[in-house]
Amino acid sequence: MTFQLQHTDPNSAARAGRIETAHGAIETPIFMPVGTAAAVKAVHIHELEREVHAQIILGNTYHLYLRPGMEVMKAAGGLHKFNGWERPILTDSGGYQVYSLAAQRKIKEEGVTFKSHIDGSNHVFTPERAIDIQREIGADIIMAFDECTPYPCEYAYAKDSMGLTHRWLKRCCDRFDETEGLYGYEQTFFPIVQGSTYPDLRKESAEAIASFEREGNAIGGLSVGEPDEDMYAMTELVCGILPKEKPRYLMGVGTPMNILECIALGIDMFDCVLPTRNARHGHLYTAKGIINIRNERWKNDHSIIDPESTSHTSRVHTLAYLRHLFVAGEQLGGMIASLHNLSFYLWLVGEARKHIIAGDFLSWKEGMVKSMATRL
RNA sequence: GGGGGUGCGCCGAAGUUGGAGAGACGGGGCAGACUGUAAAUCUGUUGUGUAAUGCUGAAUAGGUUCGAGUCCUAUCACCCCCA
Repeated sequence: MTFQLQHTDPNSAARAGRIETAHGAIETPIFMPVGTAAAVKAVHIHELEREVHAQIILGNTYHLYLRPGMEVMKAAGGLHKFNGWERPILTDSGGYQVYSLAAQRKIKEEGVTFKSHIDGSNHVFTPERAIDIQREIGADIIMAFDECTPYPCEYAYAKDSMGLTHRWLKRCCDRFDETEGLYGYEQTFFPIVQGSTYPDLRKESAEAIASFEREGNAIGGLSVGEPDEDMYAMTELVCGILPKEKPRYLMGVGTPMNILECIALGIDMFDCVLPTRNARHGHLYTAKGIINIRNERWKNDHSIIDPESTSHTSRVHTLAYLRHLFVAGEQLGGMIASLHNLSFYLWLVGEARKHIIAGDFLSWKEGMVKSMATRL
């Protein structure tokens, strides 16, 4: 993997760059649709390519390991072959499930024992195992196995957890460096900064992560319920420490507003379930504001969903039709809305990139943030 | 034409052997939440008025009773059986 820093914004920490992977290029800043279980929910890969213009998508180690399992994954020849997505893929390590499935797991120094949410069986995830599984999945970018801490988080716990994540990181790196990809192409590995909302811990963690000198770096443990100001403060602090010449990935963020603010702080890569999950729940993001398509006010609004959308679907169908699909419980509603939201997210980061290159990013961002936050 | 049954909330439905219903539960409606996805899920609300106690309400009209959605009479509507 290579990263080329192409432009830096003179008025903020925003940058435009280009990542090259074995499965093609990614222009940053970028948003990566989440495809946890080998599918971006309700969106076909043809639509991801042709309408959303996604450049890279995610998969999830924990979920793919449990189902379909690595036997199937290896027999398929890796995730790219399995789901048909030929562009770059990034996998989360299962570190987020340490947080989201906290009720079903036990953490020890060696690793985490998960009680499967599918059948209750026990599975031990060590840092080494998380790397092995991601080798088997064949993701272009694989993530360190970490503990994503909750919010709020006691200082003592956050400090201990950060220490554990750092020790696990060493083990991840060692395993990664002593193994190779199974399918004949190069994979790369990103470590993850933790430290909850404590500046001193974030500083310590960012310095520790930077010292591993991997090809890119990630920030985890944010967007777990903390106020936006805390998220921004931690992101700014960490971006000031992580090397400029390597991509920075802010995990799990966020709303369109969060993304623009964090681009301004120096983040290059984002992923989040909001555009797809909220789409299935009738929540649409547009440049003019937020639409809850189930609301009665759209019942007889026969205007186009979003005439400016890069998605053909959003330029063809009307708000009244989309509302009808949701009210009627038709699955097509969630599909159209998912396509719309992802198209908007990719359009948004694409515009951000253009404005960074043009030199007017900050003023453009201010207008967009205000406009997008409006409830229509 | 004769006999029997049913009738309250937007809909379906529970329950009250005459003793305080704004009334379980389900659906529908309306609204909210969701941030490295156990989520096409979850939550709230759904007669009316208020700061609050309230007010109105069990097909319609009467009656019996201290007290009726519950008993009686008539009317209306719907369902079933017989002719």
